Amino acid sequence: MKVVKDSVTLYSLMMESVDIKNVPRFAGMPVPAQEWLCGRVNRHTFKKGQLVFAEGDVCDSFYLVETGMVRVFKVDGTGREFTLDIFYQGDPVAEVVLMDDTHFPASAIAVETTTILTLSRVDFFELFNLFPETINATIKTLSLRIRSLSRRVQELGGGEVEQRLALVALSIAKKTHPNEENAVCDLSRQELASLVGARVETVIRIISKWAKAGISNKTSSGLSLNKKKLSEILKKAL
Amino acid sequence: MKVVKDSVTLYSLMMESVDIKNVPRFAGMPVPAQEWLCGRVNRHTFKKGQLVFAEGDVCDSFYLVETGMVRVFKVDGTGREFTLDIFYQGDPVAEVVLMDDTHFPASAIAVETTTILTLSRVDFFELFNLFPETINATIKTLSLRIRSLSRRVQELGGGEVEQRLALVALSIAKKTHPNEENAVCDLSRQELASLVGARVETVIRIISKWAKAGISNKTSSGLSLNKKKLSEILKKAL
DNA sequence: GATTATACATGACGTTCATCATGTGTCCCT
DNA sequence: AGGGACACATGATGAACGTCATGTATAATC
Repeated sequence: MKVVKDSVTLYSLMMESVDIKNVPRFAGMPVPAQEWLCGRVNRHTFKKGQLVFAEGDVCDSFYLVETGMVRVFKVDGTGREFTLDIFYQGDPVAEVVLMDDTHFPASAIAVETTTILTLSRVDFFELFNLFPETINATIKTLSLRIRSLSRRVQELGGGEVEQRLALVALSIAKKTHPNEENAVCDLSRQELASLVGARVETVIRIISKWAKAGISNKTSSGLSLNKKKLSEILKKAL
Repeated sequence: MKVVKDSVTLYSLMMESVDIKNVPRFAGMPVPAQEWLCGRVNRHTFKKGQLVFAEGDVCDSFYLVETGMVRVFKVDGTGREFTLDIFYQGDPVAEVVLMDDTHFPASAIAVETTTILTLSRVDFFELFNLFPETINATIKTLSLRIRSLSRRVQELGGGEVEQRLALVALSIAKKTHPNEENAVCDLSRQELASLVGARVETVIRIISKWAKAGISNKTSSGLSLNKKKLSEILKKAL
């Protein structure tokens, strides 16, 4: 699906079309639609800590995480960040904004080095006109988003910080390291804190407690959590 | 749009087709689609406190709140309820379950006397086949659901109970009494507590404090909140 | 190699909140 | 009229959490 443009100059090589057949959001589409997309999708690279978009910015593109991780957050009246959600490889970001609004309701930042694929707003809707079957891919991702947000509401509803943290850490681990025996979570404690709506110190204390209880231990790839021992804490959660 | 069947017997009058042209979810659809729907939609009435569906039940219908209010909740390991969301007049309930699952992931209960419209799973999808334009109505309600859930995540992320309660109460008031000068919220304190993830006593104390501060006062239709005075509290929230 | 920055860590103290107990008012029931 | 049942209310007490202060380890920068 990697199509190189006719006029092969140095410039056109750099602007080479993007290989999208490994992107789940596009992979199930008919081949002509994929070919059509190839020339219109752009790739952008963001370094760790770099802002992908800011609250209030005009949203005139479809965003999709090709590799890496993006954290979407809002800043409250006291200047503190609250993380609405984290988006991983293959996830569309803020797709719904494209559907029914023009400005981003929150900001997004790269948690690690991240490549983002974009498609202009007009191309996004032109795709539906040219290949009506592709609407199903949108319905599917909207449904997945609703699932994900519902889970997120449950994570935040669970009573104490320890339970919320356990739910969030497991959720992250399932996304980022699905094949590990233990749950592996490589977010910083500050990032975890802003996900569960607590302070860094509280998160640090809980994780230290877990380490002493043999529930967690540090590894090179991040925090490793014993799922069975964690389940004790989750007994009280939703 | 009220179509009475041919054989007008006492029975058929009771099973009279449902008037759907005042239901936003259906109102924008082409007339033939509306006529097709009329004969297939059923109405069910639930009294206050009655269960609409239970977590784990098979979901083989599309549910829509025609009048009244439905509270969707989960029960945690200690037997306490947490309210995921409240659905109002015109809202589809658990539409996404129909799209990608077979069992309800949570329970639903009528907050007040409520009428629900249902459409069987097969009819729900047959509608798309017969009238492909109607897919847009689904996309729209899925988008609205994502908006609503995002707002819900923010409500739960805000730091202290007082701020979360203020956000939730305003949100409810906007939905149930959109034209009032003050924000009017007619949920019980227990229902509010289960929405913000706090105990009844805490919610009662906060509302009592608001009453003393002149922020809220009791009316026949429920709690009436002065929006301007509440804004002071919301300064710190998202 | 010294300096700075940043993540992690731990203690002391005050606030917020959950818990339990107890009391009041209202509605409903027979 | 008396007796639940239930929503609302308020106090006392302890646990959970936020806040602030201070310290350590590791990596980045010059």
